[in-house]
Amino acid sequence: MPSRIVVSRELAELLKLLAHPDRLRMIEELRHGEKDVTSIAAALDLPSTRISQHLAPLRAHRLVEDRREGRNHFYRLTQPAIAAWIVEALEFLDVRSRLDESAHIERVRELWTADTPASSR
Amino acid sequence: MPSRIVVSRELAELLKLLAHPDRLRMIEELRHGEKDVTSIAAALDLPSTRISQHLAPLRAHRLVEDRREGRNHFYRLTQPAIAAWIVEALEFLDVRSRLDESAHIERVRELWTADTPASSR
DNA sequence: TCCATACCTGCGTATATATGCAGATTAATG
DNA sequence: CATTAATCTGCATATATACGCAGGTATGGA
Repeated sequence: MPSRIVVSRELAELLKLLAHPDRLRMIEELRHGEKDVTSIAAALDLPSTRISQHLAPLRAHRLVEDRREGRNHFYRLTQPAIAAWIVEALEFLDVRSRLDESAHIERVRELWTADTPASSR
Repeated sequence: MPSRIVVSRELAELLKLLAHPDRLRMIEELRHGEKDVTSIAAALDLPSTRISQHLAPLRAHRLVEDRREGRNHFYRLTQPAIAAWIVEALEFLDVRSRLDESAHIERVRELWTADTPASSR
């Protein structure tokens, strides 16, 4: 019998897990399929140790699953819909100092969901 | 020119702000309109000091706005759509040990969105 | 003006998270 | 079997958050 308190705790845990810039970018990176640790690290221009450290809690909470192939570990989103759900949140970003709000949101959404260009890392 | 890194930082900040059980319940509480601090505290069965402490960062990041009427401060969601967006996340909650997943999600969603019954506080 | 109510803020302590670095594991390769 | 590559884990430190409690501010009423 799950009480609302229990649900709020689980929800908060999920959000806390997502509430880190690196991890958000990692999830976006995995949006279109599995990738190994080194690839993720290269895409985000971060040391692979750091990616590993971020993957640990994501794995523990089953947000990602991994598949080992030789010495490479390929990770994928357990629930890919989470990535789309995160994109929805872009419209809630701080509205201060936006001249044309809807245009701004559209620009941010495109930036976020585009294939990783080196200039946006 | 917002880079993806900047966006990920802002997103993470937003998520961190939401990533607390009390604050999630407060947002759900404000879903259907404004409420003053004492009412929120009563609904969640928490000391009003704590509600105030949670409201401070939410206010600072413009997730809520307040209106003062006499000595009461009525708070409301600046972007009510956030509450609905949070409800969407219920389906991402840990799937472990669910016998009938869709029924479970439905049950959780109803519990979460129902008018606060004393038994679920 | 004095008091009570409704909130807010500051402070100290406890706990959690982030992150660089060193070292351990595991698997392919020579 | 030694070496290297890919990844994971442990540790220490820095920083951030949470939360009870004390004290402060503002408003309305006696």
